[in-house]
Amino acid sequence: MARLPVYLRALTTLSDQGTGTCSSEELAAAAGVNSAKLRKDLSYLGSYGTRGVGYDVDYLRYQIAREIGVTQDWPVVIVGIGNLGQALANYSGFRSRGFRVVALLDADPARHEQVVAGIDVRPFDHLERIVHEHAVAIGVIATPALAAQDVADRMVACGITSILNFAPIVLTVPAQVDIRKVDLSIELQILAYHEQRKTQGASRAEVPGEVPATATEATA
Amino acid sequence: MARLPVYLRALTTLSDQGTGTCSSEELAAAAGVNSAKLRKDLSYLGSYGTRGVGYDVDYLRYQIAREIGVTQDWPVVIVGIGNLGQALANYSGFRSRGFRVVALLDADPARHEQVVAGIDVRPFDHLERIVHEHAVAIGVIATPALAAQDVADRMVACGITSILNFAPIVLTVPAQVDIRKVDLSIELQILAYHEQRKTQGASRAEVPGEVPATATEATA
DNA sequence: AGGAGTTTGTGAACGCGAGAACAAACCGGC
DNA sequence: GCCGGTTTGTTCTCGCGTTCACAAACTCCT
Ligand SMILES: NC(=O)c1ccc[n+]([C@@H]2O[C@H](COP(=O)([O-])OP(=O)(O)OC[C@H]3O[C@@H](n4cnc5c(N)ncnc54)[C@H](O)[C@@H]3O)[C@@H](O)[C@H]2O)c1
Ligand SMILES: NC(=O)c1ccc[n+]([C@@H]2O[C@H](COP(=O)([O-])OP(=O)(O)OC[C@H]3O[C@@H](n4cnc5c(N)ncnc54)[C@H](O)[C@@H]3O)[C@@H](O)[C@H]2O)c1
Repeated sequence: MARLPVYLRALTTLSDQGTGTCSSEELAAAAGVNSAKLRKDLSYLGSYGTRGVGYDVDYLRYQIAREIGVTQDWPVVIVGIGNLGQALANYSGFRSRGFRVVALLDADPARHEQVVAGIDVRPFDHLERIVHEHAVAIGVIATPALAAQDVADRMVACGITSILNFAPIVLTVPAQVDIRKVDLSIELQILAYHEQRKTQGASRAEVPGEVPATATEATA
Repeated sequence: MARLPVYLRALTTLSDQGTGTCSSEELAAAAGVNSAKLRKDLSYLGSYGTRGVGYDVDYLRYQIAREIGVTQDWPVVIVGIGNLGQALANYSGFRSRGFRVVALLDADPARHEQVVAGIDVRPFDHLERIVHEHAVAIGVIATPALAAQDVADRMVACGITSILNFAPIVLTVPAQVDIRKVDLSIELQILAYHEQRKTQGASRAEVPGEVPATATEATA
């Protein structure tokens, strides 16, 4: 289930705050979901709560981490060390969540001089060797859209079975390979869509330029 | 609908390839969705196709762009010009899709010396002035998680009604404000989850694409 | 002009996830 | 030991999105 990582994050925050146990209400609020949904999600993993009390934060956290698979270490390769690839390589949040960047690959020879986040940028042709050496199962694509399908094909050919794609293109891969895509332009466009609807409604209902001051308080 | 930007991207690709018209089958394949779903989505906008022929690529592209709202120009501010913020500022794909970065803001005075992507990094305190000056409706948060809620509150207070959040935290905002979040760690964790299941199932020989009928009801 | 072939638009069935509601279980006090 | 208060785990229902299937509509060829 795609919400487990959110619960895991919320539990980590609670644990850092020193909370020992929490109810489904509290955890649901921290994760931004309905408490019934949260309980149903957790019940899929087993009965890790105590009725009348709630959940033991650290215990539940470990159970979810184990279910997701982040108790073990996942080696990752990043291909395309441009603006985005460098930002990803420098991101500390991956390491702390069980992902270890074992290699940065780029097709541009000019990049091979660079060291990003303490890791040498290496030629893309080293992909096969590195994947085999470190038993890499997860690959990240941060190349331009035109190169992404080729990169994905190469990844699949040498045994990678999960791909995170940042290029704005629909990748075609065999059914046994998992693909997740992150497209920032699409996110912005969805916001623009709703924004347009808001302002259209405002032209009829409200005076332009005026922001309603009601209910600007966060709903807990 | 969240799939419209995907269709728009596919149509742009087709148009660049010189395709004048396309059927729902073709477009659906390019967008990676079912053709019936695509037709239903498009019929929601109006009858822009011709039976027996298909859709005029450029005409449909304009109609979808208008529906989404990317025919107009959307000013955007980015707050938190670290690794990720700089990558975003340098990304040319935003401009080409109707989004214009009007300001880069950061709380760290050391950043204010910098020029990123030809834009001065300015103090976060300038937020109100800039938002008012450029009529900014969309804000991007690329600060650490701890600062994100404060930044969001400030954004909301000065009239921003759509926020794209990269910080790994659940933001609380008034109901009229749209939030979209991008959490790369969560994406990787979802991949790890499926990866773990794959390798577990591999111990028993299985046909790819078939799912054991036991407790594996997590088809994303 | 008419028919054959093609493709859109949409009505209807299906499946699935979300949310409300409730019984079972647990804790603490008396 | 029992009882009130609390919280989980689960069942049931509802609504939505997806998909199939088909009639209407258009083009092209004869
Ligand atoms: N920068 C962003 O914030 C951002 C935002 C949204 C989407 N994206 C997408 O992410 C991708 C990368 O963006 P970017 O800004 O980092 O681009 P970039 O041009 O800065 O970097 C791309 C890198 O990929 C390398 N590359 C090109 N072809 C390759 C190949 N065949 N094999 C290996 N490496 C190859 C290039 O040498 C370059 O270093 C693009 O598809 C872009 O659309 C980026
Ligand atoms: N770098 C990545 O690839 C990546 C990946 C996933 C998630 N993220 C998330 O994106 C966010 C930014 O990541 P990053 O790697 O760019 O971090 P970073 O530390 O490089 O940059 C953060 C920037 O925010 C600024 N900042 C801090 N507090 C601020 C405030 N109150 N107002 C305005 N600016 C403030 C800092 O001065 C800094 O420049 C983090 O929340 C991180 O978890 C980053």
